[in-house]
Amino acid sequence: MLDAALLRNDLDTVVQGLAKRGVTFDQEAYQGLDAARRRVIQEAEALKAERNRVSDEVARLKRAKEDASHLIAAQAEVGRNLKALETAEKEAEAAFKAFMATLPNLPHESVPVGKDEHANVEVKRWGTPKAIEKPLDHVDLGTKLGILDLDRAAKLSGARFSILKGAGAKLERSLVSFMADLHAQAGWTEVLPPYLVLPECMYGTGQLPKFEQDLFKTHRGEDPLYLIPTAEVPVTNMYRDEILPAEQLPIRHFAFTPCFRSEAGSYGRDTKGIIRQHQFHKVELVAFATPEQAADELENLTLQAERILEALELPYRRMLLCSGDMGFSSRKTFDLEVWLPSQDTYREISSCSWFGDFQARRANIRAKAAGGKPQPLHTLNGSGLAVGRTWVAILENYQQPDGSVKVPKALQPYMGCDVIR
RNA sequence: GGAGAGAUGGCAGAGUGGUCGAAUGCGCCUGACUCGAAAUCAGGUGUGGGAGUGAUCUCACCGGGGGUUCGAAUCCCUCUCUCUCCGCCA
Repeated sequence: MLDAALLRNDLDTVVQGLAKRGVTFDQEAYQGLDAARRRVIQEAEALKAERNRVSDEVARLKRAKEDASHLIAAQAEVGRNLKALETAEKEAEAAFKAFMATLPNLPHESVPVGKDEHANVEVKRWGTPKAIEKPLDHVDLGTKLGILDLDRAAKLSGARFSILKGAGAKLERSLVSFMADLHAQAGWTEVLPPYLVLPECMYGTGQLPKFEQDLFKTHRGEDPLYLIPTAEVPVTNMYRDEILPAEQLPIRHFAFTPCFRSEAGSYGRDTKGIIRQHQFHKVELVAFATPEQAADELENLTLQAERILEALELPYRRMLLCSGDMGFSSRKTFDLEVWLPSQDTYREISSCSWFGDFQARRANIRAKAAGGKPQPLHTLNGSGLAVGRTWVAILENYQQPDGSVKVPKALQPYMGCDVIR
């Protein structure tokens, strides 16, 4: 949620910021909703003030044992009027809020302006892809090794699910443990949250109301419950409706969770293999910072994700996303892309974002310095890393001519072997 | 699944229809005392919205929603959550 005060005081900044995303701001609709809202609030308040005055007068008279029946009779009418006004007030507030909730975050000034991923900027490249002759992709490698079974997975759950077996299953678990250990050693605090959350949580981080079609939805009794698309949702919402002492910031959490995505609208993309699944594992980094700390914290968080790739000796590059390619809630995003020999290109394996106070405003997460006023804090998060895609990257980058796969040194203690064959 | 008890400010905890945004204690801030500190004393100390250049005025908030009433923290309905006991269960 954008700051309502910013819209009121500096609408140009908002209009220009949204334009960078290719979003046209409907000024007429905004001004109409805002004016209607304020008008009805003032009307209702004036009437309530009047009612309160008369009620106080009734109380005074009754205490003095005097007759107040004429006031009481006159007030009955006011009560009826007020009921209608309060309904109008709620509707006006809801309409205004609904409008605000559809506006994406404004890009940070350092974000390049562009329409789509072609305008993203490479800011860093690490490692050199090994020369592999006629590289196999992870599906061929995994299937031949007997550690990946997509056909039977389809039998269980349809497309975009997978079964890992033997060393494949162990590789997934090893990666999770390895990543978690590395983050814990760096001082991040592990969290193991629920995988089903209330709609409020999805609203807080920005998935709702706009992106319901991307979510898996279930229910408990009559009440809706959503499967998390990322640990960002439960971990960020841990502090919803709270005021944290500013001295505690930055707060750094990481969480290993499954992620569930309907992938609506991506039917043609990445249909082969396990790059794009309805269910996958992710170790997620989530940080809460003061506005002053936030820019450095984005760098810190991104570096933490990069450490995993470097420890696994996987070549990657860091991309600064342009305004048109960023997620709805993001103010600035770095994507980490890992080298995939079979595709002869880099593919996204992590996305590290700084949300400014956009999520904190929606989720009502604030920080208060001693003697200061509560202010929305800044939230950040990033994958550290997407486990399934790391699994893919290891198979493809560490493949050997005989179809076996070497185990990265850092992972050998977890795997208990140095090669998968 | 059954029975019962609860939810009040940063915390603890009063308040069962009007002078209650809410006693009291703790915590925190300011001042006095002191060379300084502790102790003591005095004062202050919630959040959000609306109007106004401003001092300020005003509205809402006692778990959520609805109702009764001139007036609700207080009465009624409903939901959620927490705790205790019984049953079931990974």
